[in-house]
Amino acid sequence: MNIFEQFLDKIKETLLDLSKKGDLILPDTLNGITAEMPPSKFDSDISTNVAMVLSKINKKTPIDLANTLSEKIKKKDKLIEEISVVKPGFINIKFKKIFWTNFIKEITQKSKSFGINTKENKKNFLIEFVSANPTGPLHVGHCRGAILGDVIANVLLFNKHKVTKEYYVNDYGNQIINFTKSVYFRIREISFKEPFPNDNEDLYPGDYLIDFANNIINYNKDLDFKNFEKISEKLTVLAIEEALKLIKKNLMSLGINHDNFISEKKLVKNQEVEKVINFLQKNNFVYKGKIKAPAGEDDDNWVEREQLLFKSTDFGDDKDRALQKSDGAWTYFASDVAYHKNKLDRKFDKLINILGADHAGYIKRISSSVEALSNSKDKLVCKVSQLVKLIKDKKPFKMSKRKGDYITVDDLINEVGKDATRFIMLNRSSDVELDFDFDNVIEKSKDNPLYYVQYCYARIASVFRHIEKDLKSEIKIDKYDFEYSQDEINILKKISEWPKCIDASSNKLEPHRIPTYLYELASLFHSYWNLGKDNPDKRFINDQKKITNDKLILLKAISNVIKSGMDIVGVSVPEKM
RNA sequence: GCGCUUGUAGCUCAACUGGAUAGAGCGCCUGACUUCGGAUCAGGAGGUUCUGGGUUCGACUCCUAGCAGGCGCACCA
Repeated sequence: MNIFEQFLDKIKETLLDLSKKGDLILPDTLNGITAEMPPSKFDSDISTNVAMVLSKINKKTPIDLANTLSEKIKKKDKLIEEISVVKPGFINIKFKKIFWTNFIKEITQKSKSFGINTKENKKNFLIEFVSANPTGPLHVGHCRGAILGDVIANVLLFNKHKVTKEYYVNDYGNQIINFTKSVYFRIREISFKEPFPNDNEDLYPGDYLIDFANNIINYNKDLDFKNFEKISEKLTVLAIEEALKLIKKNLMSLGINHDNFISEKKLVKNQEVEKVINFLQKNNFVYKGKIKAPAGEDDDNWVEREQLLFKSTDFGDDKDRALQKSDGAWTYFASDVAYHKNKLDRKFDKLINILGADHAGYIKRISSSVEALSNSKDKLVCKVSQLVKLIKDKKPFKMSKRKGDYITVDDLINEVGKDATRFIMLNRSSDVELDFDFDNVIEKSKDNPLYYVQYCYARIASVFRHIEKDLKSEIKIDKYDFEYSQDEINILKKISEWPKCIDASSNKLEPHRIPTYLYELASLFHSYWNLGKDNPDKRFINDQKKITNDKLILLKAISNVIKSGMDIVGVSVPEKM
């Protein structure tokens, strides 16, 4: 039930009628024509720009055209109370009050599907997100992308698309070797009292490795930890298992669960890298060559070497990219290409990658490879989540992995909680750096938009408690024989924008619109609530502890939207706070 | 040096794929609790949307040239 879409369809019908009669010239596409909510200062409900879009081709001024069109539009729709033309050529429509009564009837009868776009074709998405290296716990830096990915998945699912959530496990390469060594030294530290080599820059110093080591020792009594060479392979597996266990625990505490974990090592073992490179070679996207040092960089340390390269420059990248290291091992990029081939083979309509800002430079090359493999430019969408600037004691807090001086997801959940973390991290567009003020978020105050929205729901729940009704169950009303006041219509107008919010969040992969929307809706509700202070007629419950149907159903509609929005964001809506 | 990205009120940010007189919160000023929950509300002050050009009926949004911040720039994933 998208009233803007419905209205737009009616307008387009009118336009087609007129053009058939020869009274109007239409361009090839009607895409530029929109129906929107007019700014609040206008006393009208819906507005369209048709006249301005069509004025030129019809050689009329927008105002003139708007005047003739508005007459035709009004004739077609009995629910229009008033139609007006406003400079520079907008047509503004005000509906009769009965329109809004019909509207709320419709959305409460189909409350489960309200907001869903029923017109578009449903797709099958694969979304890859987090994919942090399996070498330690998740920290704040991973958090934003994790939540972004999860909520994008939720929005798409809400909109009835198919979604597979995937985590790519980078369990291959040098860092895994170093990681395994680090665990090994911790084991020696525990079992043989040998000090951990703190001066070795390649090793991972974090304390959590002690836990890993202890677990591995306890569960593998049969292993001989004296000789690294002998057990290194087994130890690698065990160490990665430990890390993944921890990561999954962190994700769970954020309310995130992936459908698949795909192992890089397995892809390499199954020769998928060779296969994809053969494929690229056949199609002339691979050659042996040298990469030049970037301009402006010190090329003193630059060693030119001949390597297997992927021609990403064919697709607009600034240099070709190495597939093979000098020791013959595949680069990270090579196995990632194989991974993306693997994704493509699974026949998704669309691939989404969520990346951190520090990996943004990587997008060009991976999208180049997907283009080469699929012959399609828009198969893959990469979404970057910008940095989170932590602020503690009013000062920026710098994390340092080496010093072990960083905030983990565990810290965050313990201090801030899942709900606030999710809501705040999502509240801003992912393109913008986010200030995460620790002290502010912890404080349960009005500064925190999460509580503002939750409070709205709790207030409605409180009304339902007073009248001894269950907020969660459906409400049946026999007769919709009432009309809403302007205050109430304003809320209904906001509710009518919910499908638009879902559409935009889902199409543009910008879920931050949802918290913003929920805040606005909550704000209208709180205003409405406070009207009851001065005017007892505006209270929901009268002296006899009764509520009228119009108010009952309005509260239900508001709470429904708040609830589905908060479900998508992945935070709770308590009935008492 | 190159690429990506951001620049909107004192601060943190919105602005519905180009719409109308650019909106919120915080902070500042003034007010509202014998009351369905004050974690709330009403009102006030606060703007050359970084700058210069361009596209058009119309630009915070698109193009272009700059300026400023962030991120990245070979066998580390």
